Amino acid sequence: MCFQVRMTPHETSLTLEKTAETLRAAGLRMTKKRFGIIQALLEANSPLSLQDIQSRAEVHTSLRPDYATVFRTVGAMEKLGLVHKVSLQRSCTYYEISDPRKHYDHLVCRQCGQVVLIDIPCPIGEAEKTIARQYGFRELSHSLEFFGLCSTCP
Amino acid sequence: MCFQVRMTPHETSLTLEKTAETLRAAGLRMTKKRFGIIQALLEANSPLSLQDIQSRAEVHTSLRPDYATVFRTVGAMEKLGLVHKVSLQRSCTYYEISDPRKHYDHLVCRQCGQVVLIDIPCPIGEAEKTIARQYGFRELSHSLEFFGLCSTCP
DNA sequence: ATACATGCAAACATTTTGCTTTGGC
DNA sequence: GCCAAAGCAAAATGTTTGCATGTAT
Repeated sequence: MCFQVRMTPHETSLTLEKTAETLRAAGLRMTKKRFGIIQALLEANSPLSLQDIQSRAEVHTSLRPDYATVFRTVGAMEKLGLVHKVSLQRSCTYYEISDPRKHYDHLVCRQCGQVVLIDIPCPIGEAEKTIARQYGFRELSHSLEFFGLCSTCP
Repeated sequence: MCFQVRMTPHETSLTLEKTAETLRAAGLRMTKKRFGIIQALLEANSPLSLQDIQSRAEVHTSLRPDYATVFRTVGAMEKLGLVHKVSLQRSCTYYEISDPRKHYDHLVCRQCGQVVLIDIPCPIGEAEKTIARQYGFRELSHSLEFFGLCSTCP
């Protein structure tokens, strides 16, 4: 059972066209099902489980993609760097569109599950470079989640 | 299949006694199996899966706790704040002892799986307070993982 | 002696795969 | 028409639970 994620606004600057273009460039075909999946991801305000994506894709295209289709499509998109996993420390994995111009740090309420995207100047950017140098790692990325209790929860 | 985690040194300052004390104070009984589980966690240099804990507990006590026992014991310890989950973005959950005096940020090689514990002054501490104020959240904690390619991987 | 802890095995949830059919190009 | 994508259903994996038995207190 996947926890239902509540949302907080966040505008999207990646377009359906651009994303589709990347997929095509990689030799993947654009289908109605994939359009729905991509739209679901583009319009999400917080990370989505595969089930979430499946339901929302249906809203967009009136076609419900099979769960395996969502799984494979999202997997392919992940390989292309178009989406990334987000760990909300729950029983299933969540995904989010990767817009290279943005940061994806989250603030999660331990009580109600609300997820807030913290799209502020990243406090990590500098540390990341230092760490890369210090430990000899390359191509660093990070995943940062804050957990706490939101103002409306006890 | 749980990915095998390689390790990097990290001294432990929590003791078996102290941990056992906390468990007893919570009304839990100290058994040989639990000693092994706690020792496995205390001596780990990086996050352990439940299977890892099971195997290492056996090394310590010559008694192999059942997987369900490890599951329940670690779960109980988590509720008491003695351990916490670590998301290495793999198929299973990893756990780590929670020493309140330490930070638990990790650096993970995407290629070989090596996990390095970055036990340096936390780059987040300040941001955490700001975020708490700004979003009205309380009791914040965070989980920070860096992913990259280590010096020995292509 | 009494509860709590354990082991065993089954139930569950989620992820992943194989294979046939459908549909984009 | 060809080959990738989708659907269906089964397998695989990891997590969680129920219950009878063992054991710390």
